[in-house]
Amino acid sequence: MVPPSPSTSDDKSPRRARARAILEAAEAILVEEGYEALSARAVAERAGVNKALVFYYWGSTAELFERVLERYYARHKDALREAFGQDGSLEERLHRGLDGYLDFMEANQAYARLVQQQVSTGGPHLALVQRHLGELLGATSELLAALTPQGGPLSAKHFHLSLSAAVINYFTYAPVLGEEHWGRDPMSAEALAERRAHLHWMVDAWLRALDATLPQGTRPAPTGGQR
Amino acid sequence: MVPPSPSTSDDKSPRRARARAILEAAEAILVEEGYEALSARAVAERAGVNKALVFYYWGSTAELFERVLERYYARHKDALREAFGQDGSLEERLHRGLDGYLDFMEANQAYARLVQQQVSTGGPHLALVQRHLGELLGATSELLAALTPQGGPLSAKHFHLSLSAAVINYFTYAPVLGEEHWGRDPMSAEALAERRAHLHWMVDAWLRALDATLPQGTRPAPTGGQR
DNA sequence: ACGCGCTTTGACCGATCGGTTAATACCCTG
DNA sequence: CAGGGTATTAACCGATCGGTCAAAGCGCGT
Repeated sequence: MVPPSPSTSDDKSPRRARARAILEAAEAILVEEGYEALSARAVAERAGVNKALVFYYWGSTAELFERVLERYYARHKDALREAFGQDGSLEERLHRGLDGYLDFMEANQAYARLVQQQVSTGGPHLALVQRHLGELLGATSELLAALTPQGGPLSAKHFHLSLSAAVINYFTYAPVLGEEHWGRDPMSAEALAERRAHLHWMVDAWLRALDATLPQGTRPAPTGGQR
Repeated sequence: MVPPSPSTSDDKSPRRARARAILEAAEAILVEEGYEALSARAVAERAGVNKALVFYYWGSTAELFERVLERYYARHKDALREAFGQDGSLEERLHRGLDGYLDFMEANQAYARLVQQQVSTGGPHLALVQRHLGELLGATSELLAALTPQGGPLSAKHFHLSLSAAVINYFTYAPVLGEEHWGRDPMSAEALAERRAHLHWMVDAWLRALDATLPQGTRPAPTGGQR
């Protein structure tokens, strides 16, 4: 027996190939059938491999799932970094960041479901999700610091939560509403473009309202409530 | 053996008492431990009752869950109806509706988790959730018809989705972020009040931006995109 | 006291789960 | 060819799940 060592990423090639095949099978199942369909047996069958190999290479199904989820988070952060990193005014970068976010979500529709599912079930992988959610919140809060007060109802974290909610929940709720309630297939290119326009409009509305609400150009730091 | 008939609500009292006790036990488990902890055995144990009685009175655990969920939906709709039904300008009623929504969510924090969990897992009760989500969407869309265009990115359904996302996801995501990432206990009275203020501010920002975007007082009906 | 119908019980079923293990196949090196 | 580490396999384990069932308890009218 050998130390499973699924973490080190540069092993001998045949070993890594098998391990990767199993990981890919797991991701495919998550994408197509969701979290509850992810069983060691299902993964093994999909990868064309004996069930025991799943444990041999990955130790447990939980580990396997977390690796898939971490790949998603890594890709997500890359996408945001790239979209945000361009030059331009903060407003422009904000809109570009939103576009990058949406591009990523459109391309990885399972991601929203998986995260939201862990969050809403208090699943066994909450700690991992919590860590990444915290990182994302911290990063955007830093970027918005120039626009919003540091505390109170107009602080960056509220906008982060509201915007990401409006993004994520489209991908989780709209498909459930479906064509009959939403009016058309929510995942069609036209519907996605319409949603994108809505979110950009919303961001603009926020920016304008922030300008109107906060007196001078830079942020004051009110702690008290609004309204 | 007798027809289980869990639906009829006015039976003999001893029978209903037992059935209710089981239902309450199920709800308690859902509130305290979540959906995956809802097993026939757990319910029976909690209700102090033989496991077979769960099936005798409710037919299946699925039925039991749906009854609990439907009670939540009924209460939710009552709360919204009452909050919206007051007189006043549409804007005032909108803010009151938001307050009613938030009051309800604060008082029933399990509700958001249960719904979101069904949505994000594609759970076995999606059909029920879909029906109620559709009803809620239809109702608010009707109310907003006077303020928003009938189609496109500023149509009522987009605002419904964005607002409910911003409300619901606070109750599902903020607790996961926790005190360490959110800055203080997100479910404390002060944090809840701050979130409430944020959402009211957001609605106001939307209303002002809608006024600025749409030329005359009443709605035009553009179909095309924005931005 | 009897019987009848509703209620309650514990034992049981088959399926599925994650995970283990001991035996075997494979392959490369000496 | 021999040996040793790696990879792979089938069989097995205990736990849990939803659900069923036949028997037993029980209350009540006759």
